Amino acid sequence: MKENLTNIIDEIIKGMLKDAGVNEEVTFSLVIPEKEEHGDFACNAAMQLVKHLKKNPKIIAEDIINKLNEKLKLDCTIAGPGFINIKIDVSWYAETVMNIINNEKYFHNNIGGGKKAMVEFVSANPTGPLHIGHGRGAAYGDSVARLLEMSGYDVLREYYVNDAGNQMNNLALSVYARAAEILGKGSEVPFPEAGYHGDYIIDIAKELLTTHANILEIDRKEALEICLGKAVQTIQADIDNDLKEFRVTFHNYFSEKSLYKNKLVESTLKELEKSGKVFEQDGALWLKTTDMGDDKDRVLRKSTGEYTYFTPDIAYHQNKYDRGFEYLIDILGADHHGYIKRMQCALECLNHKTESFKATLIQMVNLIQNGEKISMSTRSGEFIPLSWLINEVGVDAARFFYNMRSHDAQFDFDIDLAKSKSNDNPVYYIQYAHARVNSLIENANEKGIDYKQGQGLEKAIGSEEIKLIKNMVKLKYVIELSAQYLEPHKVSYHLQELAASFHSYYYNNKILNNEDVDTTCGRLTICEAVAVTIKQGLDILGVSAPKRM
RNA sequence: GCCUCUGUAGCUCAGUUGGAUAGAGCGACGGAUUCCUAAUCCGCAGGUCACAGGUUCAAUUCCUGUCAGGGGCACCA
Repeated sequence: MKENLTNIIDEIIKGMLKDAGVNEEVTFSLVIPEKEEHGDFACNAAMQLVKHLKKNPKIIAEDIINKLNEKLKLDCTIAGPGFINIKIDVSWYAETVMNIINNEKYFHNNIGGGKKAMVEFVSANPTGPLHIGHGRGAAYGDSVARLLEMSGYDVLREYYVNDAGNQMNNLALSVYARAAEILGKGSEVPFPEAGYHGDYIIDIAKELLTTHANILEIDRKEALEICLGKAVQTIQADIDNDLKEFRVTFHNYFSEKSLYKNKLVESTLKELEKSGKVFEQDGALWLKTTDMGDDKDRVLRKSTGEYTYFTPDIAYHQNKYDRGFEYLIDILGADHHGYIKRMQCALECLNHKTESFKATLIQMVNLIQNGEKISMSTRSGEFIPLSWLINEVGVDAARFFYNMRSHDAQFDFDIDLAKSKSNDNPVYYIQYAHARVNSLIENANEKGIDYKQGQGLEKAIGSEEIKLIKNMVKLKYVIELSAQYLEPHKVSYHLQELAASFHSYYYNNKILNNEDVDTTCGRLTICEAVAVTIKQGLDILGVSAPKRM
């Protein structure tokens, strides 16, 4: 319906511009207004035309309405500075309700047009368990992927495993040193300065000693290799476990090592050189990113001959393009801030369109308990693990809370609120609305009401029902916007609104009524549509929709 | 110093990417349960949209500057 109207108005406008001899594109919006008295749809086209037609917007609006009425019988009024408010017939609402229930893809859209998109997220180094910062990235990334899937993108979720480089040496050394400590020879093997201090390293060392008690006696290089293997295997398994519990899945894990194995770093470097932006200075190899707006040039290969982390990362992104992806999304921690610009520069050098690469920064998470911040720091080993949070508040609350706020704002996660099983907690508020519908239907059966879906629907639709249905329809557009701007928190906000209007409707209207089966069926059908809508929305957020609470 | 995010009700935050009288939750205050789940609902109070300019039919939204807070800055990853 909205698409239909948009197209028709678009044609009318084009005609008007043509008549006036103006050769320009004019965009306008057609929205479902917040306020009931503003009609079912509102259009700002008249105001957009003011500049080009040089007429009073109200006169233009009248003109548009006349032309609109030639094609469709609609109830249009002019309001405010020149808005056109349009009222729709009840039958459209009835159709919509049935559509929501029966058409699984009602809330889908096709802004992706089948494009191959990759969402790369979490990508935590296998040097320690996931912490609450990763949790936010995981919840966000997973929901973004789901949004894109609903929006006609062909989505692949990928986890980039940094299993090469210096941090791996540190990890191996950390385990080695802890093993030595356990064996009482800690003084012979000092703990590395940049080592990992968390207790999990000690656990890994203990576990290692059960199979390799002689670790200190074998060749050091070989021993470190064993330590590393054990550590990565254990930690990655832990990470996978946490993610699984958090309902986050990946299609692919991409190993940094494989880049070297397949000589992708070298070949990418060669490609980069073709751009003419690569130069040598002080024995190191640089990329002239300042030519493209970066504030300093970046090193590709250190004077020691080693690559910086930057170069394999470029190769990795090149590889994404090579695999046929047309839309790359990186979800990164806020500390990667400087990284985005230089990656954009590098990809520009490789002749990729800037709009094909989007990097989103996830801002920090503070945990609040008893009104106070719990601090976290990876370096000191005092981070708060994601698994702890999940245990504490549950997956539903954790995932919902993470996506309750915009990703680019720092977020205070109130543990007490997330845990509370009360009306303060927005997760339960929404889930409760879903459960209520289910109990209504069960009660109808018990009361012996012969519920036929769709029966009496038009009869049941009054102004309160219309408000509810509008809120359902709106989710479709919220999803489209959320996908476009990668902002799943819009969905969580809208679900709260929808739940609120349902609770209010429920309280103010007796839905089950043996005396009037028609209206009862109609209302139940609408309620069912509400449940479907809420479930679709919760799915995006990775939150369950219980039938009973 | 440079980059970046943020500044909206007492608190935590939305605000459909420039639209109509700026919204919600919590908190405060006052109400609703012989009736489908009170994990609910209804009412009321609460605002210089940090500040100053600019762009235009229209600015909380875009631009410039100022102030305040968070995060970042490497031949680290």
